[in-house]
Amino acid sequence: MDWLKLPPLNSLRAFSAVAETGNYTLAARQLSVTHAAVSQQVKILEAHLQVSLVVRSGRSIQLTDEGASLAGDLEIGFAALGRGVERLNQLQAERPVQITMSPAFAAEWLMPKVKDFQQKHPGITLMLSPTADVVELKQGGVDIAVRYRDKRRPDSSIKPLLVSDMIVIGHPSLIGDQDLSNPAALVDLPWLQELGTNEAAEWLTLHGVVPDRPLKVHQMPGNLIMDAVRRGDGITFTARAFFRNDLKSGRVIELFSEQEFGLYYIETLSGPLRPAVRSCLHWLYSNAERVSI
Amino acid sequence: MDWLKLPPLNSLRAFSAVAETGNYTLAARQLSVTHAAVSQQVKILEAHLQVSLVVRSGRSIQLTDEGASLAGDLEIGFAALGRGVERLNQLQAERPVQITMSPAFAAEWLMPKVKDFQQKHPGITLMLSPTADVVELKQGGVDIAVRYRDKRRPDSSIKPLLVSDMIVIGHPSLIGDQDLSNPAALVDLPWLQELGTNEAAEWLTLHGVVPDRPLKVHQMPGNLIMDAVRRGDGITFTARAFFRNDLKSGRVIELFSEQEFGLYYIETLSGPLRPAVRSCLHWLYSNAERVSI
DNA sequence: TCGAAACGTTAGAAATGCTATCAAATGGAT
DNA sequence: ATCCATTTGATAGCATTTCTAACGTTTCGA
Repeated sequence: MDWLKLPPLNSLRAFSAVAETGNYTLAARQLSVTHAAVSQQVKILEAHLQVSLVVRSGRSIQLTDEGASLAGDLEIGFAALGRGVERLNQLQAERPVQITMSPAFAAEWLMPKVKDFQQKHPGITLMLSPTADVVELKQGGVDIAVRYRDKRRPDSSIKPLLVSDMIVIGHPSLIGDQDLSNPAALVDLPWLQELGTNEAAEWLTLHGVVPDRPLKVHQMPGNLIMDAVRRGDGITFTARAFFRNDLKSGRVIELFSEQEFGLYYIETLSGPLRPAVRSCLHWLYSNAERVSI
Repeated sequence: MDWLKLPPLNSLRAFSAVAETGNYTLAARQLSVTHAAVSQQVKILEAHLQVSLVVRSGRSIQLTDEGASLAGDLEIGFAALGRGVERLNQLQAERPVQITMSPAFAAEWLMPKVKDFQQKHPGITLMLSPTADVVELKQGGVDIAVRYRDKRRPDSSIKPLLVSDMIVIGHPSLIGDQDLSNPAALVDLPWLQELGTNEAAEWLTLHGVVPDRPLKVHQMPGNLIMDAVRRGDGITFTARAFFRNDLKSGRVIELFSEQEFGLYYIETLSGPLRPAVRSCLHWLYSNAERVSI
């Protein structure tokens, strides 16, 4: 277009700084370089334009007419560039912090705490996306992911957010007075599990049970499972941390438990994080806990 | 100031070109680089801003909202920069071609020819500065200098503009029927010479004459000497080329001559010259000549 | 006459940018 | 369906640009 033959942009910026400060040394400081660098850039610009832009006058400098003319437009131009970038930073700062996690974790652990966060950080809005899918972190997308892994895949480099016993629980009415001392006995109870997962079969396998008849498994969205369990629709495998109150009040009964088997931890993009995201992380870790027995 | 933390300018330009063309390949062509270069610059910008600006959609691309927002300001900004540079180029193109030379050369050789130049290049205005001083060429100042040197300091690398016999001339009335076959006889005639020069003494020295009495020398501005000689106010040392017509008509008389002793040549700044200056140089050399006997 | 404060200049090192090349994805065309 | 052309993505190594450090020069005031 018309700016095909623009001089080197850095030389324009250097000259613009010189024009603004009227002083190579200050301009250099503003650009975080040495005065020599500025001097060279201005020379490069003058060579390109075939025009003197700056003349020494004693111990200081002075712009030529041409220099002053150019400086005016440069100031406008760079201001526009800065405005554009600034606007983006603004949008960036105001964008909600997006967190992905499992529905159970969201409903039972995070949601109850969110109010506290919002009191402490009224300027930051959180956006939770509870889903069983593993949502990839993305620049401009999800900022924080709460992941689950169990004891069988240890990773000492992980900083835990929530370590919890994992338990199988059910409503008292569903259990009655059956003898459930043996894992195999759970084969006949109705399991509730997240759509697309296979927790029931995995738990049984983990305990050496090979079902000889089909399991009674009800798949449902994660957000419904917790309430369904409380209503007595079935049993499920979950973290003790999510049912502390229900267990204490006897609303649900613990059938089996694996000590500190589950680990929820945080993943973020590598690289610098937005301030809002850092605040959120800090708050999350300050709520870290270990729930056992 | 506020643009202390502007991202790398080249990456901004690259992205701006991408936004404008909607196409890496075209943007690359516009910037005279490869598509890979553009791709890298856009990545650098995205990394700096921590924002996705461009998303691939099949075989083409699409700006994100943030990208579109930024692109708007960038277009404004770069347009302003371009405007500033363009204005300078404009001034540059319209600035007169400045030529410095001796008053004699100006009055007797160049001025009579200037009309021809202006007919051939109506868009270019010439500014002659006839002076005996050696004016330094300067960026944004004098574009062309016509210099004089004589046979005693040859330089084969010089492209001659005017080679001329150098002669001593005077008005017939001043000479009368004196015997002037000997250079020493000129000691008693009144010399006219440019302010600040010493042509009379130099000429006499060149011919082995050591004056035993003070010379009668009238210093005056160069532009007046020619006419003074024609009026018979004195003799002077000059180029035959400047007095061809006067000699032919007998209005002045040639007293002594050095064959092809004087050389007028052109100096310009090194480096690329403005188109107007190039035109002028071309025209000057097309008028080059050799004046002898 | 001295020293401080500017800018100027330069070589060489550091950073950045670019190209060449290959790969992958897409959407027509045969 | 397969091929081909088009476009973007990735990367190693080279080329260019930019910067710094060090020293020089000019000016000005004490």
